[in-house]
Amino acid sequence: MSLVADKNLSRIQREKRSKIQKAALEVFSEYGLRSATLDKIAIACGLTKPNILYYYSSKDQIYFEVLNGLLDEWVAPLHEISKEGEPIDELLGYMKAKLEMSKQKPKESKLFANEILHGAPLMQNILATSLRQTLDEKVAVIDHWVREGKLANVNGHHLFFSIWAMTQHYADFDVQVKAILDKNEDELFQEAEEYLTNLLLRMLSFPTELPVSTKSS
Amino acid sequence: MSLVADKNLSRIQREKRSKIQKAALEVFSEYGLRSATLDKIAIACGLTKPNILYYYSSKDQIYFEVLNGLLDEWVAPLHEISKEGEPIDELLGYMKAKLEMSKQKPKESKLFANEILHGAPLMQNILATSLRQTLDEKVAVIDHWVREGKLANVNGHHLFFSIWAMTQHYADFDVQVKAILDKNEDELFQEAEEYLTNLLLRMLSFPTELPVSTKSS
DNA sequence: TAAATTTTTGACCAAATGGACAATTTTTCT
DNA sequence: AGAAAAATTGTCCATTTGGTCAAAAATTTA
Repeated sequence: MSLVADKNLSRIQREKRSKIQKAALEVFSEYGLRSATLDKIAIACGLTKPNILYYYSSKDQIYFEVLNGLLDEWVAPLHEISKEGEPIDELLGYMKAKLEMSKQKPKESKLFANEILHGAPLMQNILATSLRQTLDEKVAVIDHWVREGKLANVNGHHLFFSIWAMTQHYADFDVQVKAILDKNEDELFQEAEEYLTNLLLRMLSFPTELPVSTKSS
Repeated sequence: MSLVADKNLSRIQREKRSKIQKAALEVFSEYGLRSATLDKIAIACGLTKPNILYYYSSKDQIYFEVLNGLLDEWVAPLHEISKEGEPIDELLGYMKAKLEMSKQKPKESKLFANEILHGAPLMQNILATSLRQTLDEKVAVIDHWVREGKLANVNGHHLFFSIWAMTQHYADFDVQVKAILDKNEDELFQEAEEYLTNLLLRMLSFPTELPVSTKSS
């Protein structure tokens, strides 16, 4: 496969390809695969359309490369969850990492969201194999923690679904969130983190271990 | 406005418009506004393209009508939350209603998700006015419940965000969910309801009121 | 520096698609 | 039934857009 062969590429090739991918991420995340046009990408990266096609054989190619180039980065936080760590810390850490990604990389989040929303034609395979396997491993860790009494009984798969959903919501549906809340981004994500931390703490702790619930001011 | 004037329409007009809207929902939810074509809609409803344009002046028109036609229905469960009810029951009921909508109306969910994901060009206004106002009212109710000590202290806005995110996730990202879990739809939503019920109970109750946490089997 | 190689671009093409429109068919009304 | 109105369709058009290609420009190599 030459897809990841960044070797044997001249400086100029690496630069241009990188430029194109950056621009493509902008355009694809805003418009989706179909509505994005090569002209838009061309303008966004300051190249001409045929020039782009000199580096990538087709629009679909570019889309595929962008998506794949981001995949590993996207799943990375999942690997950080360590069986050896303190269960609640590990899961809180995971949530915070995902939330931070929503804040720092909303375009990437939207790109994935759009892909999955429309049936994930290019990722279904990876979802059902690689992601699934990784997730199953982590769910096994959670089950283990639960069995050891270190964690309240919780459905691991749905726990991950809910963490994904809640954290990505702030990126994917930012328009809605911002239409409802006037906060600036820092405030917003600060609030979100507090809310989600509290949520996970309550979800994962045994009631007796919970800090006394905050009385309203 | 003639948009909602279902009056003065002949039987044939009502039927055809309804057919078109149904087909349009299918196609738009699968492809999004731009990738959906009039030809696809035409095939899906068994009419010819010019015939469709006899009933709606443009593709955008159809999209707008479909989206608007669903809006009220989509927000409806929010109005059901009653200040007079038992706080936790009310919020659990809301979550269940939203989850049921994800199960019964995944296409509608995807249509909205796609719209918001791409900046909600047609809804931003409604989001920032109508939805925001309704939501603020309900958040006020929650604040009231919290003040009265009927509910654990919780950020109302983020509570709604998280309910939306978690319930809609099962519709919008169904491809991913199904790639990871083999359950059939009934099982899946049953699990989801149990998980989310537990989550909300823990989130909204005072620790001392929580049922003793289920020990693992 | 001259040849070879790589990169860039202007011009062009074919397919897809939203939409117009006049003619035809069907339905409704008198 | 016959006229009027409504509904339907075949044909056509203009624009958009992904992609081609040969020629030109720039870069690298010998």
